[in-house]
Amino acid sequence: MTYTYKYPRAALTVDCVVFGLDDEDLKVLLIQRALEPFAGMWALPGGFVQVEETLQDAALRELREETGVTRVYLEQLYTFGAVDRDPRERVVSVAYYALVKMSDHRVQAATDAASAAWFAASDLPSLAFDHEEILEAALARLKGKVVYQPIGFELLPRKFTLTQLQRMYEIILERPLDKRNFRKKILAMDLLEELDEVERDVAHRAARLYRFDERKYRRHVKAGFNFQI
Amino acid sequence: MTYTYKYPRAALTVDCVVFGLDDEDLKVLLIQRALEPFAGMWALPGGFVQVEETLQDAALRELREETGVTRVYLEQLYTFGAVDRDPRERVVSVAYYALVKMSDHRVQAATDAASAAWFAASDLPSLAFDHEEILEAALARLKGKVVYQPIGFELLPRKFTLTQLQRMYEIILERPLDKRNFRKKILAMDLLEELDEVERDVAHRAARLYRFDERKYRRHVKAGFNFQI
DNA sequence: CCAAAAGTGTTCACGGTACACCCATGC
DNA sequence: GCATGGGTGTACCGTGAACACTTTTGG
Repeated sequence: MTYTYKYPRAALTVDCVVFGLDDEDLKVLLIQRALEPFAGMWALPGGFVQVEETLQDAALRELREETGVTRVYLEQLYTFGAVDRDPRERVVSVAYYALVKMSDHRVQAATDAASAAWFAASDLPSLAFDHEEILEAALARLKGKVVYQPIGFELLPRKFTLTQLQRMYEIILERPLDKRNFRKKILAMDLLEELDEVERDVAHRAARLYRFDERKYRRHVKAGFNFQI
Repeated sequence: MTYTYKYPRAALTVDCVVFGLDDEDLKVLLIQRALEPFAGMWALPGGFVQVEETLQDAALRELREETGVTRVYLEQLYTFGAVDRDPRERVVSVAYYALVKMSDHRVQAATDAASAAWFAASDLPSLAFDHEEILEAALARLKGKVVYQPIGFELLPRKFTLTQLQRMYEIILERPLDKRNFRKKILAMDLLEELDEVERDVAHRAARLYRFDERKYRRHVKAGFNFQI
């Protein structure tokens, strides 16, 4: 079965920049390509958009198929359309970025990916296609957006300490934050629910755990509140 | 001549939200469709991406062909991929928004547009396809971006008064600004070149003219400066 | 008791905001 | 001379930034 058109058509793909966080680094999930072109090279997970699925659905499907990642925050980033970005033929790619709670996910390679692995965003291998450019754009977007939208919580476990929260911002923004000022500010926003629970298994005083309260946030937004780190 | 593929492919288009400004309103440039579907309806200028041109080139070409608009600030907005957004078949559209100096341009309808005209952004006709959604997104982007990037100058003539500049922000942001504070702030940024020239043909004291100094702006950015209204 | 991180307040400087009158010009 | 917008300064307040010590806990 084939499909015929009057004019030539570009192929359409999605690519996903998946961010995760551990104690030291912002991480990016890459797959090792099993097929040509660029077989053996690291690349962003992604693939062809089917003709009866939305772009976002395609991105979620590819993530699931290639890495096993499912519950994520997903946002469209930019569409890359350089004429020669794919050596085979004209391919336009709609890039997304995703934020995942790394602690929740064990990634698994699948289908057309030889393997999937996390890399520190500050120490990446060279990538197939124009994926380095896409990654740059995703990093810039994340850095820009994390300070005025409460998306950073998507990278943390549901229950977290204020130190973990501060560390997340320090890692993403690549600058130190003042502990007392940070706590004052974040608590003054009244977005966190203080839990009756503390860290476990630490070799020092255990820190209080908090949870981001989405409903509170939405109520404050309606009242004109603006999140700001 | 036809083109045949193994899997069905979505068609790829670009659509442009073109913003202009006059004394009272933010304007949007629309075309009246000459062809089905939605013949006779108002729509965003746009059309199919050719297989050997970039997305931005396609946007510029369609703008030129359909409206005669040429020198513009153009930025990619978002890619719209709902499965049924075009009644004919699957069409994915990469939306751009443009800022033009309305005083410089006389728009002209052309090719497959029956006519082209400016509409106040606050009083638009209903639009073909999902173009109302695209326009919403463009307005939101413009409002969000104009306060932290000096893109508003693209809507004004090269030489402008501080009152015109303030008015532009008031119109886009839909809120009044304090005259003295606005002037203090904008002049303190040291981005404007004060010209030895004043308004002409006004029935009152003529205002000083200024010009945005792009080179100064770039130098300040390198030194860590952040534009902010 | 020692190591490690949790937790907590105050002071100061700066920038944002509010606000009203005189001036220049064209008709 | 009058109508119209051009142009200017000051006082107050709130927010951001700098900064160090005590407490708790596990080993």
